Amino acid sequence: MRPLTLSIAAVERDTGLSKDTLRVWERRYGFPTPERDAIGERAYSLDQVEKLRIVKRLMDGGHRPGRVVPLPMDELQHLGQNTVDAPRKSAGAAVPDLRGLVELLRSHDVDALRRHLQQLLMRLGLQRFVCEMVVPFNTAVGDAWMRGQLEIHEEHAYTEAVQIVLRGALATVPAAAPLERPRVLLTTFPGEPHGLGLLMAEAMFAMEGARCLSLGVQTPLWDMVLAAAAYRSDIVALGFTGCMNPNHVVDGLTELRTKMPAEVEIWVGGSAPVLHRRPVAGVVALNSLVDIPPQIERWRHGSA
Amino acid sequence: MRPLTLSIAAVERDTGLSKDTLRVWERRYGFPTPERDAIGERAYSLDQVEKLRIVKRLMDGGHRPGRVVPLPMDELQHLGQNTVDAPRKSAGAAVPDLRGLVELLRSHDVDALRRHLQQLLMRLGLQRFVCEMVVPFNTAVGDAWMRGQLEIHEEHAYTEAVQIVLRGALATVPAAAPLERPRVLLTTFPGEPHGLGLLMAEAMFAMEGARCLSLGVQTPLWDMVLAAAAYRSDIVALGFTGCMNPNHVVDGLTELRTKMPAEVEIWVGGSAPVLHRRPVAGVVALNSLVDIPPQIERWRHGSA
DNA sequence: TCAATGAAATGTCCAGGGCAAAATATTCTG
DNA sequence: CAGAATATTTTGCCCTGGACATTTCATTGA
Repeated sequence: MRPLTLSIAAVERDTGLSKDTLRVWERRYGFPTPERDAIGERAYSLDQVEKLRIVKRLMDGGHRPGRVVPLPMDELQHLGQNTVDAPRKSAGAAVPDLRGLVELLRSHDVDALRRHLQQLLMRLGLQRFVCEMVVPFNTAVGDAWMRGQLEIHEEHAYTEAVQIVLRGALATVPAAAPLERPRVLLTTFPGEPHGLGLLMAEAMFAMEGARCLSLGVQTPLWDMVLAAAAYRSDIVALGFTGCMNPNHVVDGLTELRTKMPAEVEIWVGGSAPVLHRRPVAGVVALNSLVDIPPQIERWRHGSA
Repeated sequence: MRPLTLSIAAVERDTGLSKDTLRVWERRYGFPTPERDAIGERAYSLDQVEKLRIVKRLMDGGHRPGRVVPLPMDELQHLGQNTVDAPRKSAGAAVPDLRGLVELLRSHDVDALRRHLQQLLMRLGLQRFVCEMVVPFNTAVGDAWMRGQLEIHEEHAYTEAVQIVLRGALATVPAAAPLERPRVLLTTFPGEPHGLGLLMAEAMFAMEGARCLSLGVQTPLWDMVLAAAAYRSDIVALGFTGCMNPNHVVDGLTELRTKMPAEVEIWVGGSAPVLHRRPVAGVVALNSLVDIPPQIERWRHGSA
């Protein structure tokens, strides 16, 4: 019925760890330890793939493989909680009901989920909804998945619901006047498939009166340059999650900075730790979405 | 400034051809012919990457590498036109203004593009808009890109605009009653990142009164089974573009069919040629989106 | 004409060595 | 003892070249 093992290619797909990395981990750390199938090829057990996925997610959060790969599952799940420390509640910030959300997801009632999000949106307004609800929700859902409390499909359903609510909200924000500034181009690097953060950023930008143009995810570098010229963008805003190779991020940003005209600012944000560990000259790294309004303010001041 | 070459990893990312494939093509076909950088690693020129991208797109359309890799660029661009033959105009079908669309994209006027799509949607209704406009538009945009008439970022802007219009339309379709049947689960295989086709299918389903739940793209097989059970789905609808490895498609579908309860139908569609070349037992392959309404009809008949 | 058999085409896997860059540990200097 | 400079380890990726399963094409035979 359910196949007991996965091929190395399937594991690469499902975990984001390259075949080379999988083979070299096996050699160096003694994990994973795939069986071999009839023709001598690696066959990974579902358990090990599960652990690999968790390890990958921890690495995306900044852990190093040598430290986490040898650990047993329960310790890994423990690590996940420590990494994302509880959000320091700033005064006046709404307190998201994280446990309730996870429960809602587990009940598989998509309509209720969407209604709930919609309600929060209306109560808080778009910007606070994004910063005070969606952001902690995202990490809570990721954590719950890591602890085995949520299935992947429940995470997908969550992402889809948030996306629908955000897109609906964005559609109602009156379009900025054609000549409104700054003009912001939003996208991600090739290899970065997560578009939700982009949508959240777009919401923040749009509410500040910036004129947004999203290219969706995975735009080749050179096309960003062409697009910035074509749309006369003032700012190129890029989103990064941990799933991209840190070296590629830094190299790509450095390269993009040299290609892009100097008067176009490059803003980056997202959960990739490398953005703040190794800042790139001429690239503005935002710590969180709440930095967007003041940065817009700064831009408008500077370019006035 | 603009780097003259790309590493093999970058080429893999940008073309979708695996490192193994790139190396073996070099050995067997004498193309590509990357230079070597200071430390002896392959360094691909932008021209060759461009050709590789076109070759990949032709292969996605059913061509074989041995036949197309040795061809010069202009012949490849010629091939692209022949592949997608002019849509046979069925009686009463609206005639899409393909050339006008491409012009609109080249003008970089996103607002006009969106207005234009919105107008077509209103004139034709959602289903005809999807089948008679979006489908030919998609191929026209792909072809124009292959002929060098459109940049990638223009293609992205097009995709984003269509997505916004479709999502907006879907938001206005009254949700089917909770107990309405069939209940349809929409998603794609891991490795298939294109979600536009899914959205188009969702539009068709929703207009037939089916109850849709989209999980977005890239759901692991086993999670599809879990999700189908959790949401009590009657049909799992999957979208495939040519960018997936045909073997993985067939293997995955076979496996999914064995895992999924027999009473859940699996419907597949999309531009991947393999879907019709090697049909999988117990999987319904739709030739196009217009097949959805009659298939729904059939399902309702059969389950009544 | 159609089916069966042989040959070519094609993508992926494997092993294991090697290297550069990042991260970490250690030593040195003021 | 702080901080800078240097060594060491860690880590991911690339390379070569061989092998093989599977699909697709071509040829032969009924």
